[in-house]
Parts: sequence; C-alpha cells; structure tokens
Amino acid sequence: MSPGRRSALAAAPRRQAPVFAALGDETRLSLVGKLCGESPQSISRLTEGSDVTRQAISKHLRVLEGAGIVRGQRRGRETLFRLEPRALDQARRYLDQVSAEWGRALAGLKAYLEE
Amino acid sequence: MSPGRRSALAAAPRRQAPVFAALGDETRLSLVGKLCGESPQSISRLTEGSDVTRQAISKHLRVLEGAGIVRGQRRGRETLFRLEPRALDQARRYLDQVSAEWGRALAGLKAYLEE
DNA sequence: GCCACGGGCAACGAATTGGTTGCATGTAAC
DNA sequence: GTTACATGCAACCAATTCGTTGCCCGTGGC
Repeated sequence: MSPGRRSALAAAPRRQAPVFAALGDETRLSLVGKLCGESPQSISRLTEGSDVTRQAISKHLRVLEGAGIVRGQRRGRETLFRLEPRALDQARRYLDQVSAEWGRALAGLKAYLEE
Repeated sequence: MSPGRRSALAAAPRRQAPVFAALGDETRLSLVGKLCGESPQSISRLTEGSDVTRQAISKHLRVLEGAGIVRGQRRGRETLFRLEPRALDQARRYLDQVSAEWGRALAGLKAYLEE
C-alpha cells in the first residue's frame, strides 16, 4: 500500500485538531464570520457588538492566530486582523477526506453484503 | 435582502461551534478516523492502540455523540459506535460558506481598488 | 452456576480555558 | 505638549476539560 491515503487520515489529528479546537468556540467562530465579510479589522472594531471585553476578544484572536486561521499586523496604533484562508482550506479538505473514506467504506460494506 | 446567505454565517456559530469543539481534540479526531475506516466498532476495540484508558475513550465517544458526529447503539454486552455523516457534512458546508464569502469579499475589494 | 468480558457510574485531581480588572505603553490628533 | 485612543501585559478567578482509579452491573460462554 502506498504511503498516501490510508496514513493521511491517521497522521492528520496532530495537525488538524488545533484548528478545529480554535473554531470550537462561539465567540471565535463569530470573529471568523466577521473577518470573512470585511477583511482587515482592528481589535476594537471586532469587539463592537460583542458581549465580552476587548481583552477577551484579543485573546481569542491570538488563539485563532496560533492556529493559523488569522493573521494580525500592527498598523500605527492598531492591530489589523485578516483571515488566513489556507488553514480553513486544509480543515475543509480534511472533512472531505473523511467523507470520501467513509463513502468508500460504506460502498465496500454494501458490496460485501450484496455478494 | 433575503434572510438567507448573510445571516446564515451570523447565525451559524451557535450551531457549529460545538461540532468543531468536538473535533478539536487529537484523541477524538483519531476516533473519527478509525470509525470512518471500519464503521461499527465497540468501545474496547476503539481503545486498542490508544494510550489512554477505556473510560477516557468512552467519554470522548459521548462527547462526539453529543455533537451528533457519532451514534452509539448497545448490542448485546457491547456498544457499537458508527459515524453520523450529517454533522460532518454541515461543518464542511460551513467552511465552504466561509470560503465563498471570503472569496466574494476579496473580489469586491479588488474591484474597488481597480475601479 | 461460574467466570470473564464489555461498559456504566462516581469521585477525584491536575491542567486548561474563558473571562475579568488594573495598569503601563506607544501612537495620533489637536 | 497634552489628551484620547488602541493595545499589550499580568494577576487572578471560576468553570470546564481530560484523565485517572475503584467499584458495580449486565451479558455471554463454558
């Protein structure tokens, strides 16, 4: 068996889990939503309308940045955050892989049952 | 504006965050990987090869079940768990939406800059 | 009937997380 | 230069999470 496909899913957890973990918070997911609409936004801007403190938002942004989902850049006296689509793309691709693998397994089972 | 698209992303966090949170753990993501290969497996079976206790695995499975990612069914003296593809599909769709929205925003910005 | 296997339940502990407040600092604006 | 704004940093707190151990119970095999 080639070192592809099969081990791909087995090796993925270590890389993908942190990304999913970062997305696994309501506040952070909202931030992603906001940032995907209007791309570079400052922390105070992102705090508007939220029910938590600016510091909380700041921490959340650092978490997202740590997972590679977002990137912050200081500009003057404010830090602008923008989406980093690569990480989200990889997460999406992982889910695609699971779907595909699951589909294959199901097809295999079906074939086995019908034989 | 129709009540679709735009509010879709805004309303999503509450529904999607728990799913991502459930996936945001290395052990649980491994379980998903195992279950997507061979579909119905018992808890002890899923514990094999893991470096944590059966109870830990059991708890993780409950978390996944709570998020709708997995479904367990008692069969004799063992509980068989199988993947529930719907939740993962929705997560995937969410990421697709973010991608699309982000792409549109980027296109809009580009158009604005070039005009 | 007896024993081994597969799990559930509960209590507990250590570590992490999500949030706060208070204060310090650099930058923009006037 | 003074003032207001945007942020960083640190300490701290409550709640949750991940994992353990110990014990009990139902089921299956012999």
